[in-house]
Amino acid sequence: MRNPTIKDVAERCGVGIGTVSRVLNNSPQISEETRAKVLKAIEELNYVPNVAGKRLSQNRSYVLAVVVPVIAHPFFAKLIGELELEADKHGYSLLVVSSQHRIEKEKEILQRLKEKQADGALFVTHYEHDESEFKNLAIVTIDRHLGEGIPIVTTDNYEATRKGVEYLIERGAKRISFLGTKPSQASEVALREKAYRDVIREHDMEEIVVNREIKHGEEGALIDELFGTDKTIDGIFVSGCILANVLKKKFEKEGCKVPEEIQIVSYDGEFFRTSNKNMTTLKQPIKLMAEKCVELLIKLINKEENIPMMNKFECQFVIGDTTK
Amino acid sequence: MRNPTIKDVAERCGVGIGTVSRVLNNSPQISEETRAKVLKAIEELNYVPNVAGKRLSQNRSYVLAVVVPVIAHPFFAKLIGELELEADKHGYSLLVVSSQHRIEKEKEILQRLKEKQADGALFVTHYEHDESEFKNLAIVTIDRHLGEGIPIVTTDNYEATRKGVEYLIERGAKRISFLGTKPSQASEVALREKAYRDVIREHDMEEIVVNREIKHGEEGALIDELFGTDKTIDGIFVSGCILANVLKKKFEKEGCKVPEEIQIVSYDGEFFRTSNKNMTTLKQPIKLMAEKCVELLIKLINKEENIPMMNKFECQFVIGDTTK
DNA sequence: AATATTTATGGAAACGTTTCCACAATATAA
DNA sequence: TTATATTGTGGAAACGTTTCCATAAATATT
Repeated sequence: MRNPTIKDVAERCGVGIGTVSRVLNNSPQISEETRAKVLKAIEELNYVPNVAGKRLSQNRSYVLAVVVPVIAHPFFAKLIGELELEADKHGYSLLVVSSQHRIEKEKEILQRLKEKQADGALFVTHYEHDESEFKNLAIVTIDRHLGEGIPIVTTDNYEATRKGVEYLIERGAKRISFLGTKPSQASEVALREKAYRDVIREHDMEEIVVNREIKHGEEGALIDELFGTDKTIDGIFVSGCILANVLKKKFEKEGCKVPEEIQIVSYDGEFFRTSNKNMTTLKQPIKLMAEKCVELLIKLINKEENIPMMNKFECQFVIGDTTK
Repeated sequence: MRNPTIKDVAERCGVGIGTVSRVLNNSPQISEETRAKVLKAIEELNYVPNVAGKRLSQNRSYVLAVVVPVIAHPFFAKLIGELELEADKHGYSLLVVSSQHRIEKEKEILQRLKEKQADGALFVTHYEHDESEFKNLAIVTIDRHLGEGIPIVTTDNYEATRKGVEYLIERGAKRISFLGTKPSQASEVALREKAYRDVIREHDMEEIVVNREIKHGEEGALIDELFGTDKTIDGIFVSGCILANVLKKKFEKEGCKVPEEIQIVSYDGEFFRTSNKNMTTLKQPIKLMAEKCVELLIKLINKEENIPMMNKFECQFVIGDTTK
């Protein structure tokens, strides 16, 4: 049995379909009398508007998409959670897509945008895309420069890292290394290594950097590489939460004393804090960032003017138990 | 400038719109010659089909929804990740919604289903709903009986818990308690307490149960309650990953020796395993469960017959470092 | 050669909205 | 009283697909 449509409602209460539509959309120019009549018919028929029709006629889906490499990851899961709340506040639903670190899947997602499956998308990506692929699409990114006219939401990577490395020095670390998974040149995250190098140089210390692209799950190899090089490190700045935790686990297992023998400061290290030791960390304000992403996307969708292209948030420096 | 439509493509290569549609949908009864001609025009015009039209005419959205209490939670995030992969395999997108433990939001989501925003939904809910609310909707649940005709995907809660408690006994625990956050009566999770009680009774031991409904974040209070009661407990069966980790953290902080003084077995305790001590755990096969959920949803959407209502998966018993 | 079947195609109708234009009824101004 | 706004309403057209029916052309069957 067919679901009732706007036409059924109109017939039922003897008004035109335009009138029903206006009632549904809270148009002001409707007499109270008519409104009541229409609402009654809607109630009686158990009418529910069908979004497919709405979307077609308005050329809007009221859906935002978010594209992340993987979903089951503490940072991304938190981000998705905040995005959903914020999107919902603005009347949008959230479509979640994982690229699985595969560029073809990222391209597929662009296709979906063109098909109008979503009105806009937050792209958290690592790959190079041709700028023309994004033409006329409402896209926002996190940490990455994707192209002209694509706003970026990020943190004060340079300043925050400086703060972290300086803190290690302040707490007495003498040989401090940088541990990361190399981001693309277009990523704001690349500033972390630069900040580290700058601080170390300013203090005439030795730069010890292990910053290499790896696959998910290969973090251990990176850490081995670091300690293969040098056994006398007494401070580590870690760039990224997964890496931070693999590192921490390794230390706990091998009995290396943190913070007595090695101190650690990490970007994004606030996750897994249900463990016994909290990481000293530069915490990204994920909620604020998510709010900004949604705000920017909606502005782009509405073709507003003067949308800010660089949206930088300050990290919170949280002192935990991995520094003296 | 308007996006090209199927009509533009048709005109461009001098065929009918039906023909273009058939090419797009890989209909077999199209001559190679025509197909080539149409594909060429699609290419030249940079034509991308618009899903809104498709959805309207087919009355299908090719979207599945998943409703969880919160997104940033290890179990749910993992579940969402697996669902997305599986949905994608079948040509569906995944809409993610969080109910925030609020029943009104769950109702809103039912509304969205009726609006055809999604073709079906996986409901991971705690609330009682009137069975009629689900009428004619393609809905699947995890762990919960929601009503007649709504398939449930779950694990062998009873058998798995028995195994866990029996293992504690086998490893020498004498005073074993059950710690959980009380599920609704309609939840399969309720069988865990039953299994615990059965095993304890069979061994003529004392039943020590703290199983109470709490808000997210109040896990500590529950644990205090347990130890307020009794200081001589030497084994705990924990039902749920968040609880397991709060407990573990507490023990680590307070210097209580695990497993020497207290042994722990947990349902869902495999998360946060990047910490130094792995939990002895009954691990739910989330990937298999997600696959089954998608399979069931698609069957429901296609109105297949003989859809299995109870879909029970076996947990994997993983021995970690929290038992002797 | 006549007829029946198969294959390929065109295009109208349908899907359920919104929106625009037209118009009637009423209120306001002259 | 007449002219002019204002308000509320009806309904056609448009949005971009799919699908069904009709039909033409090609092929097979008698």
